Amino acid sequence: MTDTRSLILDTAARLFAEQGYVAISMRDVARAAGMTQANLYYHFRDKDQMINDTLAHLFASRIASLDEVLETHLADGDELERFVRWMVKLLAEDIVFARLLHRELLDGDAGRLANLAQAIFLRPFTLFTEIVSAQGRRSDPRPLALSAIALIIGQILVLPLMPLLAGNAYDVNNPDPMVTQILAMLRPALSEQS
Amino acid sequence: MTDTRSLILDTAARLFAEQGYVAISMRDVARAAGMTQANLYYHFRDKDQMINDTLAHLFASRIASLDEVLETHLADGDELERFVRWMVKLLAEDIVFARLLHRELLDGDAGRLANLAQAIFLRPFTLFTEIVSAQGRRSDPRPLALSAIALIIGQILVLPLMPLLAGNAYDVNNPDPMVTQILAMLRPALSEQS
DNA sequence: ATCAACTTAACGAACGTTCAACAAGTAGAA
DNA sequence: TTCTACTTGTTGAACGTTCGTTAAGTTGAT
Repeated sequence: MTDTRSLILDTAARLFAEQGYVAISMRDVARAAGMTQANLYYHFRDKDQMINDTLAHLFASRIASLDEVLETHLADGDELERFVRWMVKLLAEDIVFARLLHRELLDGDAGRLANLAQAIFLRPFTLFTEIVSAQGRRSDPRPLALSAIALIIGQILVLPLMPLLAGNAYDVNNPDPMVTQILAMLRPALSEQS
Repeated sequence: MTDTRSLILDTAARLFAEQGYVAISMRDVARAAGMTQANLYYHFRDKDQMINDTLAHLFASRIASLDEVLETHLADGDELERFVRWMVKLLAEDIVFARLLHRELLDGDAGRLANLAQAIFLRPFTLFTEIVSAQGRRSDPRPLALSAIALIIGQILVLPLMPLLAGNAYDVNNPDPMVTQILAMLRPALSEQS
């Protein structure tokens, strides 16, 4: 059954996100998925293959939600806000996705990083450069686009520090304050002419 | 010798930064430090203790450089630029520090995160809130301070994506363009009244 | 002769991986 | 329709290796 394969991939994604690829053994994945470790080798050549397939599976499913954003791309009002809200929600609500993304940024080899850039970041990056250019900025929009992505990813990464530093944390279930804060930084930078 | 202890800690920091705590065995550390794995247990109770001591050792030495920045705190010109440049240089030039910092943000338990916040982030965070407040802003400076830290950390984290997306990468040995880019985002946000 | 620093050698547990076996289904020939 | 051959998905048991850790012994300086 292709059912079993998906079950394994979802289980592995959850465990890998929590503890990392090295800390999670094939036995861990098998136990959490309710089967024997030997069966994993029926569905995947080895652990590396399983990791790669897990990432491909997860990233493909998550990036699909960007299509909905892109469909209404030129339609109504504030593209910037819609884009930021989509990306913040994606990262804040889907902790498995966010953590595996960070793990890849930290430990992915050149090939996996290239996949990541192409599968996940290329379209948001392009979208943002278009938004920036549409504001009438003359200079290269790409550093600003990367900064925007960096700001959003950074916000998610330092999230556990918030209650320790600022006293109050953002509510994961309500991304609005974080979106507002990020927009408050992006908008002035956008309208600056250089 | 206390020499050996430092050698172990520096070696462990390098290896842990590259591959992570789980992927690096006591044998790996011992071999790289030129001794037997058993000798590690003369200097550290177990692997967990060695990890904790490694982090404490590294973070203590790195945060010390902030003192130099703080000494000239109120002296001359642009505090914001000096602070950003210090933090970017710290993260961009010291890849071991930067990577272990990210690993802790990703995998550190509550206790280690509390240590991290206190040892590394509290003073830069406080410093930045003071800088923000000195600009005459009325609103809570803490979200902006956290965003600034998030922006800098995020920039470092997405650095390997730059050649894949923007075509050109920042030069690690010359942090000026990144500092300029970050300041270009921070300054307008700073002068905004909310 | 003592003690701090280090090595040699081993322990049991956990690791990734393999392989023969097996249950359940499917298809074709009788 | 029943027997046979074959495929698919899964298990139980084991393999060799590496893991963290420890006990006992060695070395060299004081």
